[in-house]
Amino acid sequence: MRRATARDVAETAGVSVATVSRVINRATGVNPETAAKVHAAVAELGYRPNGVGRSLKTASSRLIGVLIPTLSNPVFAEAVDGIAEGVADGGYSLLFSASDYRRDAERKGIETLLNYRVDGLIVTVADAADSEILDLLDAAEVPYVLAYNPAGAHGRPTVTVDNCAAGALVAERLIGYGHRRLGMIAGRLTDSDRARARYQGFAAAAAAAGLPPPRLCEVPFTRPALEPVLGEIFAAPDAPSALFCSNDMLAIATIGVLAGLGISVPGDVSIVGFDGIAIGNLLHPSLATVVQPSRELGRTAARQLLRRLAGEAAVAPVILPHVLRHGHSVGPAAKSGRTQGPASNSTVSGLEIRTSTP
Amino acid sequence: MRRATARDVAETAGVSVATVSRVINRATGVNPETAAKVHAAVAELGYRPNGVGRSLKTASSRLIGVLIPTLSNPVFAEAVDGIAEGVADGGYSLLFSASDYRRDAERKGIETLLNYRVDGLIVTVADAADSEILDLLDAAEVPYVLAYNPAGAHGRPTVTVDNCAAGALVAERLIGYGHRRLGMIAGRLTDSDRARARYQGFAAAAAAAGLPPPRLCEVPFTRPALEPVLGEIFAAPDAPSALFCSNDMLAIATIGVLAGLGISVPGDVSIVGFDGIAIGNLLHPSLATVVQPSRELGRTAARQLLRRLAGEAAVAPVILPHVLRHGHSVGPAAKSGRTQGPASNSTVSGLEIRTSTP
DNA sequence: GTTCGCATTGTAAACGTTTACAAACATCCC
DNA sequence: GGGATGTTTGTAAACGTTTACAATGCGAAC
Repeated sequence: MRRATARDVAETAGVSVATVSRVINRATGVNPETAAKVHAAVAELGYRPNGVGRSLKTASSRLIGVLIPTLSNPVFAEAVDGIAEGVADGGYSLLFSASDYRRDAERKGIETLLNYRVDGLIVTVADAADSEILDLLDAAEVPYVLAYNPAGAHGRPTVTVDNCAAGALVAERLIGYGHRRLGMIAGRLTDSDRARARYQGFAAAAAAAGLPPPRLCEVPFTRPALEPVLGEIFAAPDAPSALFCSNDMLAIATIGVLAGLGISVPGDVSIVGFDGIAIGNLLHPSLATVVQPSRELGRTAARQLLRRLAGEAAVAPVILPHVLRHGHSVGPAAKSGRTQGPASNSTVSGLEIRTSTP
Repeated sequence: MRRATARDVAETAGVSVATVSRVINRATGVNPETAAKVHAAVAELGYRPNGVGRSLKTASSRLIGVLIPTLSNPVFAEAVDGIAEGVADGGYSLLFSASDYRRDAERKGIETLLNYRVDGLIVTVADAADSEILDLLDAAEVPYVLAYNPAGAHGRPTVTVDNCAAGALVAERLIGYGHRRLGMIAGRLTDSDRARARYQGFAAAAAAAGLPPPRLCEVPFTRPALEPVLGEIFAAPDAPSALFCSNDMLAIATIGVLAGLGISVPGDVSIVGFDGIAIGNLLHPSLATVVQPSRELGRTAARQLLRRLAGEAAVAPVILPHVLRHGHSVGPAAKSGRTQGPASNSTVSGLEIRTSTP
């Protein structure tokens, strides 16, 4: 059964398609009786305006494109939920694409979204400071708002937290607990400007306290093989007594692997995560972490984009507040070093350990 | 700067729009030299075919609509990730909508998706056996595949697990551990046919073992106030020694609230969840749960829908295997009852406790 | 030289809307 | 009555594609 069109409605109601359109959109300037006839025809035929035709004519799809790394990390899932909530208020819908942290998929996703002529975009890219797709968007003059990515030198519109300050806050807190050997486990810094900023702040605060640059260990975002990495780290005699993980998923996985290695948290090593995903404080030990308001962040990004679409000029970057949530994964540094494991110095192949800020 | 159209490309390349279209779509039947000229023009102008125009003409949007309750529950977030993966293979994109478990929002979401003329839908509804929107979809003959919802009497196309069998499995396992006072905490059964099926299986297995129907306690899906509910349940002398929670989020929250009430898991009460969200076995105690393969479920739903769109007649429902994952939230029933709390019989207002299957 | 077939290209009509413009008509004021 | 004004409606042209059909040109077969 073919779908009814405005033309069908017009014939049924005995009016022209123009009148139908007027009734559907804003009932102003049309005789109430005529409107009633049209409404009756609409109901009779089960007419549903074709958004594609409308989009073509109005040159506005009322679609917002969303590109994020993955929904498997609750921090993004919640943000998208927030975005969906935010754009719905403006009558927009969400066209969704996931990049899985891969730049080629980012590119492909954006192209697809642009093909659909989205009115605007909310994206989290690997690195806003070096992103071919953002340049593409700037060139094409497609309105967008970043989520989570720092604004960078371009001052791009974004909604995020102060990752650098948050990283520093973590270091200070750990140092306050007496820790002096700090380390960080992060997704590849080239794949995440957030992780980079967090490490920067973390390292800066360490330096300010007269500590050496924290050891940095990068792992892939997807399926990081933490066991060899952590095994290597904690085989050394000067293993860190506190580990900052660049996100909560990584922190939770780290705690799990450490347990398997017989290393206790926070007895042997303290762990701090980042994101504040809901599940974190249901864990045992509860996860100390920097909480960023993900749902709110998504909602705000949506709101900013809608303002932009409503005609406001370039919208300014927004920095939302973060808070350091206490959790039992952090404890005071042990007086002496950890009970010694085998002091192996062999490098585990495939992992990358750096000791300076990149 | 106005976006280039096929017409612009045609003029630049010195050909007709028809030729441009032919080159863009399938380069067959067009002179290689002409094609080269067109490609050059495309590159020069940064041409990007307008999907809206294409959709209008071809009467196919290459869009799949997705409607799920919320992305805040990882079980759905992962499924959507799987769906995105699955539809991408067929060159489709995802139009997303969340219902927040509300029927009015379900309805509104579907209408929006239909307005965009999605080619097909993947949806999780509150209750497939009584869903006005599914009737709507059937009437409109829009291809869809359910996710998580049981096929029901209509034999609707779906991808799910055998919730009833899984519920029974949970009961049998708990009974095997010596538990004889069983209870279930669930989202409102009218809002979730899955929860209903799980309870049915659970109750049936209990009956088969000669036990009374497990006490059922329904709570809202969003922000369930578990504290008064659990307080009430465990104030009674015959409080259950094992609790089956209709999903993992609820189970995790329950464990948290119980800890606050001074009730130990699994010492005083065993807990089993449902879904098998990744975080579950990182908890302490690790969560015993029925694992359903969410990502795979999403991927399969996508595949089924694509087959349907590719012309296959009605696709059959798919039942994926579930597995009962062991976890430390389950232990043997204590020999005697739990150390007695104050035996209050007062009903906490606003909560609903039933003792029979609805 | 015709005729035929084939490869390549162009012409033009859709697809379902919105909207500028015009038309028709009633109302009002002089 | 005659214009001016206002309200309501219709006509038709877009929007950017795809595609049926026609047209063109060319080499081969007769």
